[in-house]
Amino acid sequence: MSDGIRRTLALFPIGIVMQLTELSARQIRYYEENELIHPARTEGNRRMFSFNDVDRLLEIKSLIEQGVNLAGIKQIFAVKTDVKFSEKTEQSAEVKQEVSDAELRRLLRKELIQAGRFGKQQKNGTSSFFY
DNA sequence: TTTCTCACA
DNA sequence: TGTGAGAA
Repeated sequence: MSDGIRRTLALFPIGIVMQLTELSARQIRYYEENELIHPARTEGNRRMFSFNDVDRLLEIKSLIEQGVNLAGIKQIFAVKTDVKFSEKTEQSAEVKQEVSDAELRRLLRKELIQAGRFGKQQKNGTSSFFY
């Protein structure tokens, strides 16, 4: 069994995810509405999250804490998947692994600043978020 | 008991 | 985002 499938297997219900991410059920569902995550559903319409989903939620939580709004996070994820895709098609698997990590951080930081222009939610002059 | 959807004194 | 209602 590959790691890929292991990570996409929907395993835990929202209750577990709440503890793992320290997010409220309301928030988790809200993020789903905004297509930040796509948990699977059981026959009873219960959400089932995979490790990937939890991972994403943790990233979302982190970004939210830094003052990025949903639109901004959406963009960041969009760029992220874009980068992964181009690397996969234009570079060797090895280079992908190395560049992926370092380069991703730069792009992420860059996008973070860009996202800040879209969705700042702080009203006081604090801007610690840029560093 | 837990989670789902919907709606708002 | 929180919260309560009513259903599954």
